[in-house]
Amino acid sequence: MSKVRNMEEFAALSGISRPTVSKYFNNPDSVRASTRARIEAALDLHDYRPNIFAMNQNRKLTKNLGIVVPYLADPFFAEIARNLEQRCIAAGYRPTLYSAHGKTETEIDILNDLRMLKPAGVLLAPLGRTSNRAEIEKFCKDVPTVLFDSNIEGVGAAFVGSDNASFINQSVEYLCRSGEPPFFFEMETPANPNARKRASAYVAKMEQLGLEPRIEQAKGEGWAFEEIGYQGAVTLLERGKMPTNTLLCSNDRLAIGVLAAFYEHGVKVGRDADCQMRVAGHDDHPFARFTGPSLTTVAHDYDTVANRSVEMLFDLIRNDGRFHTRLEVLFSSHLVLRASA
Amino acid sequence: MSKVRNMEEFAALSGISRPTVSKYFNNPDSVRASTRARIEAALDLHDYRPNIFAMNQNRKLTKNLGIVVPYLADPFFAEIARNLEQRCIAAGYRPTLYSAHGKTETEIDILNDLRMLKPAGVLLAPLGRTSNRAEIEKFCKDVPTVLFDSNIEGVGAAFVGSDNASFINQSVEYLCRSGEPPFFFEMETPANPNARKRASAYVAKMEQLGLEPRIEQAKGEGWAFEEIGYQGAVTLLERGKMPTNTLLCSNDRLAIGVLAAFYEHGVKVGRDADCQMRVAGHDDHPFARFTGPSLTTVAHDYDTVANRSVEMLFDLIRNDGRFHTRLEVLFSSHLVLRASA
DNA sequence: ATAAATATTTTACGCGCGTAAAATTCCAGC
DNA sequence: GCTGGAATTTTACGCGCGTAAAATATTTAT
Repeated sequence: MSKVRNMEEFAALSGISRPTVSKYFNNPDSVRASTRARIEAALDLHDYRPNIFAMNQNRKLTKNLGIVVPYLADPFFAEIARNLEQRCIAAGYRPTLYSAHGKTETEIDILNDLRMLKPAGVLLAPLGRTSNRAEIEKFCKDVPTVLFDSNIEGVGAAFVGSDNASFINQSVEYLCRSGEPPFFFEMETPANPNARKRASAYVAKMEQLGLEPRIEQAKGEGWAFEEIGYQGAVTLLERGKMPTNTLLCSNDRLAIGVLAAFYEHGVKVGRDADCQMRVAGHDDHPFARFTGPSLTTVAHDYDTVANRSVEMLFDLIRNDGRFHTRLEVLFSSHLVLRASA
Repeated sequence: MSKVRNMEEFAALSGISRPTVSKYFNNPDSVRASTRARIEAALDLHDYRPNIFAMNQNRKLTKNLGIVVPYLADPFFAEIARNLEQRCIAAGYRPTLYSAHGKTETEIDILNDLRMLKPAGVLLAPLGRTSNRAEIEKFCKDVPTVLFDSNIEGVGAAFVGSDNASFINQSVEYLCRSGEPPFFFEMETPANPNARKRASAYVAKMEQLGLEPRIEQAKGEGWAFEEIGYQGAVTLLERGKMPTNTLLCSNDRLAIGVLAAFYEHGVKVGRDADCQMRVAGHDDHPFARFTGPSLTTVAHDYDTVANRSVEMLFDLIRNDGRFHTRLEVLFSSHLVLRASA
């Protein structure tokens, strides 16, 4: 396994002209079978890998991909990012993972950085409300981009996400038929647009059932959802009376905070006779199984969303980075029954 | 803000020769003040950014850095990675974040990928026991690398981590003086070397206190620590008798699983009179505040470890990638008293 | 079998920038 | 004002590879 300096040298060793070797590395099937065989024979004899910088310099479209999430310290995004990353690698691309860390500025910085990498495409889960819409729009004009998780209307070539109405229908329906109707617990000013859609889906569903919707909002901004849920629940407890004995959280991380507050204040949660409250969430957060009590929630189909997102991006790339009309794909969810409700 | 194709064109527009402009971008202080002023004047007139691929092609040492963690879906690593990333960017580097996703193969793939990027340095938190030591050693010979979190003896130019003995001393001491001495709860075959060090530190500390050390091991491999902790605790409960009423977990993620199992089985955890068990952990996991009950643990000094790690790497880079002797820096920890013990 | 059509390889050039060596400018100090 | 040497700038070349166009080999149709 001798080291080879460059493609020139490797081409000489394999008895093929350099440009043909270049073609091979760009797409092994684009050279004659006999040529390919000779190259591959030389390849496991003379450990050589093309210089990635020289490769990307002249290529109009690289094999680079960007995966951008709003907050990587949230295991939900970490998990989906892992999924996406692996699928991209399997398809022969070089994904780079970025987190905006919840900051508008950082999100823009990432997109500017990404631009320099001439990526073939980008999978972007935007911050949402706090995103700089103009900047993202501009970026999407230059780089083929599929949005996921958070939709920004009209931005990007496509959106792949979960159907918030489906989430809410599942949770509200279950909670209503198994006990008191739920009141909805959310952040006052959520960054993520799904939160808003869930709230209105909740109202719609309750009205459809002929029930009065009730919403309680927790104060606080940012991405420390557990803390916000905790504080919000403490406020509710201090106020004394709950709208109903069933609390439906906009998402699981809020619910985790709520459960912590209830535990601390001796409020028994669950569906047993001696329980004072029921609590449910949405998303099926990786830790939702391990709360006390374990959290009843509604689950994304991680795999399907991840799979469809990358497939959508590959379609987009094959289609020269443009779709005739912006596509939206929404996936439905399934109830995960645990102890908390 | 007109677009400029390349450095040649930009140099012409600013009235400076291209190589001088190149020097400027490499280090703004390396050109005469008057020259610098002219370049910067042109810079905010003619939106230009050097092509990153062309830049890195000929440079012997790039401004790229690698940050590699074993498992990004673990919020502990997500949090520390964020810290490291921001510090690197602040210092003018371009860090790229990688996760081995708990897999030996992936870790090697990452290092091979990293090699192509000609990074100035790498911050590596290895998988630990399941790492391919030979491969990592080879990588560290070629690329200036600082290990963090998990030490691999003799590998890399330096190691920055936490002092496991300090962790154990704090927890054991506190638990002993506030109630029954703890038994130690750990995974049977932990990947992370800190686990082993904590176990032996536990034994040493107990013996020093004249107490009999007792260790219980949970079966299971991989990175699903909560699940392993949960199952381990269920096994303990089924067996019936606990060594003592105080369970000290090797890390918080195991403890989260244990707390879930105890909750489910109606075992009351905490230090109140009516509690049957006390549970404590190590690491101060981001979610440890929100367990039921909230988890007493021992905290890393995230900031200090992150800061020292990058400083160590920058020292290493300034020192041409070599230290005379391999350095090890360990930071001590502080007890975080919560409700569980 | 042979000419036309097609697939494949080669020739030739350039991408955008780093960097050594040469040329120039600069700033004392006299 | 002049000279020497350091600081700075310019000249000149090459990095490793992509890719259009030209040359060649291969296949197809007659």
